[in-house]
Amino acid sequence: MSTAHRPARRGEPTPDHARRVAGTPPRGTLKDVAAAAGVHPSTASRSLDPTQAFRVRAETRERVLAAAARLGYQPHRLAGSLRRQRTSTVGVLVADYETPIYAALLRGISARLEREGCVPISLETQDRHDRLLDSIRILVEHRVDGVITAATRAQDLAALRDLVRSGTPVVMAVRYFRGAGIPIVANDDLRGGALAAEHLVRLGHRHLAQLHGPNDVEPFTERSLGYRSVLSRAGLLDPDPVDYADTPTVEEGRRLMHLVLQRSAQRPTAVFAHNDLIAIGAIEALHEAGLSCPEDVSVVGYNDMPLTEHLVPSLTTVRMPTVEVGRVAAETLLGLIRDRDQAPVSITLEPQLVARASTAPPRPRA
Amino acid sequence: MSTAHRPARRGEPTPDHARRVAGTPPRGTLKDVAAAAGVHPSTASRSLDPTQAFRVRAETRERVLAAAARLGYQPHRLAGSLRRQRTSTVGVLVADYETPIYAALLRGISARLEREGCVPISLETQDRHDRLLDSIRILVEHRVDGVITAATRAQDLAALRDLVRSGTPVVMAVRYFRGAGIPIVANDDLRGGALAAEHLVRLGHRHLAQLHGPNDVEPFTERSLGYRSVLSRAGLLDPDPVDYADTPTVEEGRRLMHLVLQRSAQRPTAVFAHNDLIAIGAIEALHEAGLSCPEDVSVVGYNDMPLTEHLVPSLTTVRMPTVEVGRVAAETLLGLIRDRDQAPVSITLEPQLVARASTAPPRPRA
DNA sequence: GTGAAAGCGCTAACAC
DNA sequence: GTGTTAGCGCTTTCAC
Repeated sequence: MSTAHRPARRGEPTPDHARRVAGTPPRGTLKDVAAAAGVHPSTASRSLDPTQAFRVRAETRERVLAAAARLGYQPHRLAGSLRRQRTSTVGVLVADYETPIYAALLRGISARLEREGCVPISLETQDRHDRLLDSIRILVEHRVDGVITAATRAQDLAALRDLVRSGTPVVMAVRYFRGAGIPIVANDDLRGGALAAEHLVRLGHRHLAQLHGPNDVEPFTERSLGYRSVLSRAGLLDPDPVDYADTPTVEEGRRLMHLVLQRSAQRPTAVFAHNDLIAIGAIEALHEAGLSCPEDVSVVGYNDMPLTEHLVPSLTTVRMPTVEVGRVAAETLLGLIRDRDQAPVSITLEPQLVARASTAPPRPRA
Repeated sequence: MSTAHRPARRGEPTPDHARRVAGTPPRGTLKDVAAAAGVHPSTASRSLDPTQAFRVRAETRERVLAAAARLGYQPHRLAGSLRRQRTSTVGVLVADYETPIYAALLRGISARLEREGCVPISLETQDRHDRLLDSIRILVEHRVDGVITAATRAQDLAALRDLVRSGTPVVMAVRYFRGAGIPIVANDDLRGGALAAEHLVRLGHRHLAQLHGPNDVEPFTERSLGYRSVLSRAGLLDPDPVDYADTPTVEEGRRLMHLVLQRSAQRPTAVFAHNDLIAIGAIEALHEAGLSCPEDVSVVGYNDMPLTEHLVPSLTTVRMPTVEVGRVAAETLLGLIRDRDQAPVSITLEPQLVARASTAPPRPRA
């Protein structure tokens, strides 16, 4: 492992005349291409930039393109970015890489950015304020053209507003806070909550309960509102949540379900869990209490995360179009990058109820 | 949404004397800091660089730091990177953001890089060769300091070798090909396959079958080898796989399990599925055939993906330390970036058997 | 249609 | 210990 094929390392002051090893990808500069084509670097630059190519004679351009291909030229984006004051990178803040909805979100974002020649730089905040602040600093140092945040918590809002004020466009995706003057792209949680409630009411349930996600996250609040509006229209009793989940996890779902079973004057025949993990915990709690789902209690989740259809019973849930949310968030951000003086919009996408085996009509009264 | 608070936009030729709005984060340059501290830019630079700070008098440095803090100075990494010929970015290639192991991998990678002030730029190849080539091009244009690939397929090897030859360190994580001269960090699939087999043999199973993942992916081949070595040591018959999964998915798992049930002279009492999704498909196929798991057939999966413990029956599986794989892959890459002339290593981490409810002793012979 | 020249913001020789 | 100078690789006026 020493010499022979070792190519010029990047980072060493590679002289332009350094011999290029056969098969070695590039690292020539624009100057090299220009020289090889017998033109000035600026002409080479114009030839390679589709938006400027029209300024150069077709024949000249051909020569440049040929030279570039021959040398295996690959532009140095950093240099271009520095000069252009625009990096074609976008920061993406997620709370947790392992949460499936963030994966889908990222896919949607990347898909849209790609068409623009942009790449996402994504950072995980682990839902910690200090990490979010660090992440923003890193993104600013990299001079990303904009930021999509799916990790926003109430205490983070000030920092995000500062970021906006400093001239960086920001979009909140999935997780949002209204009234912060920051554009929002999310699924319609009001509608999602309503869908869950309608489904249960239509099945004939009259005694329902909610397993409520963290109370300081607006999407959960909205799911609750949507759900409650349907119940009140149906003239049904709507007990206050016994408690709120600290975090939307299986453990918390189990805890909340046990609470509901203990505290309810009349046991509900159906529950709306604010996400799938809470729903899974709820079903486990039912089993622990000697009850079964859906026979004794129907359960609706939210998100339609992977494997929910393979659970027993397979989970009825509300599916949010997360990939699409990502795509639209990217689109919105790109618009904002082009024109910063747009009024902040709030875009919601339609969720969809996926009926599976965890919901059924209530058992006829004994 | 028009004037008032609108700050100097980045991208406009912001003159240094532009008025800074109160509360507005930074965008001053090093020159501004230097001027504010009454020193030369290079002194400011040294003061802010921990590795150079010792060259500057403590008092001067204080002044610079104070000025930087006052102005809310944030370095422009691109400029530094350009000059330094080193970007402190690392490319990460994954096949699919939605596969949980990639999420865990990314977390491990980020965690390690972070300590070095590096950020990952991750791209999704969707397991397509053309997308992998594009992704490599993008990473090269961004002059990442190195690349970690978890998306390698046989046909991609040439491109990766070119990348290495051009001077960019590359590490293969999770998915690997031996003998390509590229360092590998992965879990020990040989051992993982053996763990699965040992578990089943120890439970008393004598008739086993494999549900084999795609045959052109070495990790699956190795799982198979590890499994077979245990069987042969135990003196057990080891029928060839009925077929290989095209892709490691639930559907393919179902197909393979049905094939096994049809083709086997004697029905196996246990199967080793090369990943969890295949295992889930297998269990569903068993149900469809009127059999049950683990009573009629025990099933072992691989990966311990999220929710597998909440399936019914909860899945016995082999857990790979994916976060750790990511961390070590990053570590290895950083080493290679520091010193490119290291011999390619292959590091394997210990997997672990997680025994749950999908495996049990075979039913006594009728 | 092409070339000349300047400079994005930073760092690293080199001088003193 | 600090300043001077040059330049990373590119784009973009501005001339002609």
